[in-house]
Amino acid sequence: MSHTLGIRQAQKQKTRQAFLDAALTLLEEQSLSSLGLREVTRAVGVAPTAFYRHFRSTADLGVALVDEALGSLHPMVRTTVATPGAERITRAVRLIADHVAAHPAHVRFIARERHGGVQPVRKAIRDQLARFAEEVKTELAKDPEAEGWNDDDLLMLAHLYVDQMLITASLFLETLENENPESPEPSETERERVARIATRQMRLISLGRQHWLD
Amino acid sequence: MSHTLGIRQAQKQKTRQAFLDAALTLLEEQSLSSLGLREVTRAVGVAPTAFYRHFRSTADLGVALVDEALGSLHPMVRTTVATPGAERITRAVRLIADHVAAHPAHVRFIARERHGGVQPVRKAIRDQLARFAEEVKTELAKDPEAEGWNDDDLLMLAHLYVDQMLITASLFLETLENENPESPEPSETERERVARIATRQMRLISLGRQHWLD
DNA sequence: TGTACATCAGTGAACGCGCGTTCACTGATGTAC
DNA sequence: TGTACATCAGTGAACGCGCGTTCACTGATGTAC
Repeated sequence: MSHTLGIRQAQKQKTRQAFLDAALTLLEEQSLSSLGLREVTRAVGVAPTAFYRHFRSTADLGVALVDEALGSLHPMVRTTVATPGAERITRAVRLIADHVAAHPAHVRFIARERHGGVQPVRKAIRDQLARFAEEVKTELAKDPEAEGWNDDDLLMLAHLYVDQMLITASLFLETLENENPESPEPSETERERVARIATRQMRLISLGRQHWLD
Repeated sequence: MSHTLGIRQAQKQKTRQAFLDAALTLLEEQSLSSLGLREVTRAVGVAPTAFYRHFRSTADLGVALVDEALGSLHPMVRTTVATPGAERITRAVRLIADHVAAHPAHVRFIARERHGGVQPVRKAIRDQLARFAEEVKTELAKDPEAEGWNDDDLLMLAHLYVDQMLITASLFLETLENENPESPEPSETERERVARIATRQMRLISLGRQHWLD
């Protein structure tokens, strides 16, 4: 049987989630290092002191946001990279486009804080990205093209793909920012342009991979 | 004959530069969106109101820092990319390593604010990077390997190289951050490791380029 | 060269405001019997 | 099931502090004659 939380625990989790959601919204237009504790509690609608029941500091909240933004993405990336043949790139670009469309604030947060002013958050993001690279490496090692590759070179390639995915995600994000609510069509083609460029960049990297051992 | 500034203009420029230097130092440990005007004037040693004689806001100061950090780098990048043959990659990696070692705070600032919380600064960085990509494209178009490439594909490749340079720069920056003042040797090899990985990633991209038209 | 006036980089006092953190509290939920 | 006590998420007042911006100012530098 599944363990049901008590009323108190359930309510606490709900409030905690409200903190994360409110912070994410506020972070669309500023960095974590300028996010105020009172600002967040005001957005949630609780007293400033309630914050301390959930987080030690805004940096702590930031680390929680990193886990929320990237934690559930591992299986999807794994499955996508496991796709064989030419379709892998198409699927990867689509995965990124869909994810950015569905969770723009999460993506923006990661892009912004990856090199941001809050050390524990940078470390949390770096660790997550290293995990992605390891997972991509594991999947890449499975294809026939990986024959003859050593571990170092595979990890280098995996990092190249992960960085490329992040760059692509942040380009898709920019197409959302330039979006005109009056006429959504032009930015739809903007999005297609980014998808085309990202696809070609990944293809070029794949080509390099195929000739690496020549 | 060179135009000599009046005493007043010369002193004003000196103070302005002191603002830029002080801000850059303060920005090693925070983002621009949390940088305070009073914080900067305190570091410079002038009254808070003096700030307004030079900048409208900290965002305005940030835009000035972007120009300082990237403005003078164009000729160096151009020359490096113009290097023919296999030495191009070696020189590019060395240029990046040297530049990061000489101007770590500038590099950190650009990496941090590229996706940071201050819109005009993001735009200034985006514009500068687009200029770099155009210049790289122009140089790439000159080599024999560019035969048969259309403009779109060349620009895509140029962006790939520019993004790769930034990633490499930010990896070199991390090696500086992990540096132990007691024993400088281990991080020297850290730096060599980054140089090796960056070189191989660029080689892989170059390989992809060579087989793009196959 | 000297004088009288204009410019303007930097000053210093004052303002209202929101910040993070402390503390003792309340009252609903949880638990032991 | 009912009772008595413990827990603890959220409250609200209070604190000292630094913030950005305004304003009239000063005095060295610049300029016109």
